[in-house]
Amino acid sequence: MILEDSFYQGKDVVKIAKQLLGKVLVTHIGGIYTSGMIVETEAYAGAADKASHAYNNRRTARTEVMYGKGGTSYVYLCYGIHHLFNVVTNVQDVPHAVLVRGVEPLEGIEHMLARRRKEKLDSTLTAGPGALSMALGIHTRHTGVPLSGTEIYIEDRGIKVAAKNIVAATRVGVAYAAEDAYLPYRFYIRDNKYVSKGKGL
DNA sequence: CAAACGATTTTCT
DNA sequence: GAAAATCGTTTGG
Repeated sequence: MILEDSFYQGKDVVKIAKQLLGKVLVTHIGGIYTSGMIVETEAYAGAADKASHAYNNRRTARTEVMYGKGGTSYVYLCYGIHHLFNVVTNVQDVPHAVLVRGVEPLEGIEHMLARRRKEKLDSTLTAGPGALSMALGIHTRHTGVPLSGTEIYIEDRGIKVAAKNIVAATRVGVAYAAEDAYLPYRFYIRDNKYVSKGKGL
């Protein structure tokens, strides 16, 4: 089943980040259907989190979408090259989000290979936030689209991830966030090949 | 209006 | 292991 708004609008972004592991991210963009199981996420806790773009309730045109209700997408261009896909959570005016850092390819693998200009399936196809966005066809133009719509959505296919196989770690690439860089806000499925190689602290 | 800077990935040494 | 690639957003003059 497709996750409904109520799933995203829970108050605890860290819990939602954990619950997204094992769910299936589906895109239907440009007439091409691709999907992958989420294996790695990071929580960004809005106003209280120095690593978040919305730290201290900073509002800019770019971050405005995070202040909307949970269940929409926030796609951010990083380093001028990489499109990073986030899920907006919580209710209106609370700018929480979950970054999807890794998925395991399920359907449309040939299309993902074409988008990534690769010949063979390997763990680099969708491991890492920039890589999976390119593979799934996610672009900054998709920022603000509802996850209950037709272009991008997340399904629960009944995949269960045992608590002992969920690893908590520090987030990647957020050293600038000072003490908040040490928060255990990164979650991934133990021993999965499609978890990014990025290092925490 | 100009300048600096990334929630990264790839490539070259 | 180190460095480049590359551009929208944000900040400062």
